Amino acid sequence: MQNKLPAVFKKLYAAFGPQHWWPAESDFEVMLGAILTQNTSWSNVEQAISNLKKHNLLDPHKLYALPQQKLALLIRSAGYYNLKAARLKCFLGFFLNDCLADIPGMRAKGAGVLRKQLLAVKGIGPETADSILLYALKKPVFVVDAYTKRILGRHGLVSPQAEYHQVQDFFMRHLKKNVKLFNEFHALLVKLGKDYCRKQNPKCEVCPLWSIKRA
DNA sequence: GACCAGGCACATC
DNA sequence: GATGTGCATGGT
Repeated sequence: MQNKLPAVFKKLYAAFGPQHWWPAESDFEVMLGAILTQNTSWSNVEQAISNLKKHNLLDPHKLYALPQQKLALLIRSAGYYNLKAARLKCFLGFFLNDCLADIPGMRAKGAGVLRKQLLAVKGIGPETADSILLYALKKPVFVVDAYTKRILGRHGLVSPQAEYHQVQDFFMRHLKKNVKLFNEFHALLVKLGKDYCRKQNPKCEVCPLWSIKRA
């Protein structure tokens, strides 16, 4: 199949402009947000993060020292709060003990090695790992989420049943490996998904990609 | 009140 | 390997 991805990116960027992702004040905050946003709308995550900030707890050592039940209540607004408190604790253990909270040091490792290590942390799956790799550690890894799959499936670019790594491969094969491009492209896909490609009630007839589907 | 959101782990077949 | 289920709040 002909490579339509550059045209897709162009249309999305023309329609929506830069998305300024990931919305966070630090790379550590990106990592927390990546876990908190699992199957959850970002507005709920924002409340949880601002709650942590309000209590001056946006710090790996302080969070790791905090009893899990207290952490759970602080991130309540993000949903699945007991589960996510446990997942954050697992990640913090990895971040502090295995990585020594050294983000430049993590960045010096290869993306493949890091991805494997992240996936070994309980509660971190492919999307969360890749979000951390791309948005916090600036590695050229494409993030695939529910919107990305749905949009590409509906537009016939991948099979609707395609698995995570197949969709990811599709992007990585057809695009230059570029952090800025991967960052903006994924953010634009989420923007498109929110505005035009909801599960039910999609607005296909006014979707900026409609002409590409028909082409 | 129903539906959905920037997933993941685990059980069962 | 595929499919189903629990986890939970807040916005529309």
